[in-house]
Amino acid sequence: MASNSPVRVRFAPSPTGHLHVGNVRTALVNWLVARQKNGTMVLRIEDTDVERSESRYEGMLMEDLTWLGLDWDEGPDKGGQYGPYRQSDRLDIYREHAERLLNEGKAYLCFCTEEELQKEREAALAVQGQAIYSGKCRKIEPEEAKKRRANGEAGAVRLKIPEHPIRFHDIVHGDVEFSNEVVSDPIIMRSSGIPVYNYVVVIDDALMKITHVIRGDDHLSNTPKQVALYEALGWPVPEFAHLSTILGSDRERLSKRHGATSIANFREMGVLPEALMNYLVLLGWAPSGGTREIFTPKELIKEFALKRVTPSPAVFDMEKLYWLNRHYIAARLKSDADSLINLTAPFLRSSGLLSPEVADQKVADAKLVEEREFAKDVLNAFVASVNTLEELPRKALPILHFDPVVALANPENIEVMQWPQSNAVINRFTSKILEDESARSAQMSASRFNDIIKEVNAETGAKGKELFHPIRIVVAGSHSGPAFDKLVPVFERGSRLKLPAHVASVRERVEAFMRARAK
RNA sequence: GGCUCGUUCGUCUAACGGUUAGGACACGGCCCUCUCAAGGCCGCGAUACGGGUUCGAUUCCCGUACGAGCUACCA
Repeated sequence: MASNSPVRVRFAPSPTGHLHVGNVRTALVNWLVARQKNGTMVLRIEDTDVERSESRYEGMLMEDLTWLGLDWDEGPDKGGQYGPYRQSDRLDIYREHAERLLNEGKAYLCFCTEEELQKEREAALAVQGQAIYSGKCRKIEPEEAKKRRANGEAGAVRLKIPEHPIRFHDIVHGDVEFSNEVVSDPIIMRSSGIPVYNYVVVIDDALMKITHVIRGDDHLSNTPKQVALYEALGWPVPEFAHLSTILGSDRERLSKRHGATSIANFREMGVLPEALMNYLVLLGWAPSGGTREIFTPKELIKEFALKRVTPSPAVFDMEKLYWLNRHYIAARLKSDADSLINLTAPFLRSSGLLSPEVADQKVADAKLVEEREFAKDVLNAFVASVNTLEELPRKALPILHFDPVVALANPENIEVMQWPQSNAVINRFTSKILEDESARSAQMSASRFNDIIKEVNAETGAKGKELFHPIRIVVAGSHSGPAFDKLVPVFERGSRLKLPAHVASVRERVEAFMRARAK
């Protein structure tokens, strides 16, 4: 393969549903190679399996790719000079090349019936332990075969496998060799006239001038047939790279029963695309040195090396994905809070912590601007304890919407309330809040709140947890949770907003607590 | 059954044939801290097994075991 010709890679999914992590990793690796080498990424839709393919899935799959941050240069939606990019639109091309192989004597017509083949297979299996086709129809004279076909006899087209071992180079596996003894003449066109997968990939990859075929290693065993096809067609054989399988924690091929496996699942959970991309690339690849783990997409394009991809299968580890996701959530909050708020909004909205009308886009409406600020406050207070954005309401709600009656009945809290200074602390604290002017209008600042705590400390002598825990129970219903300077803005802004699920202000919390205690 | 591929801490992985076998997640401990997280520091923990080749194998070769894929007129 000429190494200085421009790199062209392709991702060729079947439109049968949302993209799966395994497929997406293949797409990602192709994309990284394309972008790194300044090459071309082709998206081809393998929809010859009409039973399972649906055109609506095609859109879903493109959405999934786009969400992850991948793009392509040629494809059904973009066009390109090597189209069409849907296999269902290329049937004539496949037929044409099959005829050519027939005419050149590289392929032959096979009139064996299913039953005959079945019987033969069993016999061959019994004798030599291998189910290979006898090559019986190879002996039929081409002229006669054509005549039989013209007379309406249905025949499949078989490729002649050469009499020498088939070797090819694989970038991740090295040199691979298959004895020709074990690959029997494969059918490339069914008697129905529908081409077979192993044939169409070759035609498409060759005609689309694909230089590097990067795909899952479930195709490794099919590769010798394909190499034979390239040779029969007289076309250059591309570079191959077969990526290992992704397994579940039980070391079985990752599937739906392992939980979240489709891109849509991760998106719905609130996993950030950059986290998933980073995680996926780490499955089977590490940079030289092996100590760096965090890579932005840009860095990946620069650093990634196909040669360094491991051939062994990798177990998918959700915990590590969570770790990366936590990292990227925190990073986005710092660098691009706006976009993080957009991603978080749906989760808060579904728990009533944002109004339904809060759009993801920039809004001029003052109320909506405030709501976005509120979302940011919530993020600030709770990101540290969250693996995914989906968990945010689950973590925040127990504090934002606690019931003081329940809180007072909690054994752990009862214990805190029995500490010698708790009563004094609570009495001083609650009366100070009730007297405070800013608290009356839910405008209390975090620093004012902290000042009050200092005053309580000065007046009661309580400090540390004797001081903080009782106050926590009053305003948050629990002796643990985020720092007050992060919590107070959430309470105050939240209460001013009149959200579907009302968030009580500091003052409202104190009042509710006193009512509950009075009972 | 046959063929092909694969095998380093629980998991992801690093290591020109010479390292106290490194890093990360998870786990445990300590620090920070009003608490829970986060963060920082420390720790636990691996070359599947058996033979070669070599002065010296995680690394090269051969077997065994285990796992996976393919073995279709499926993709």
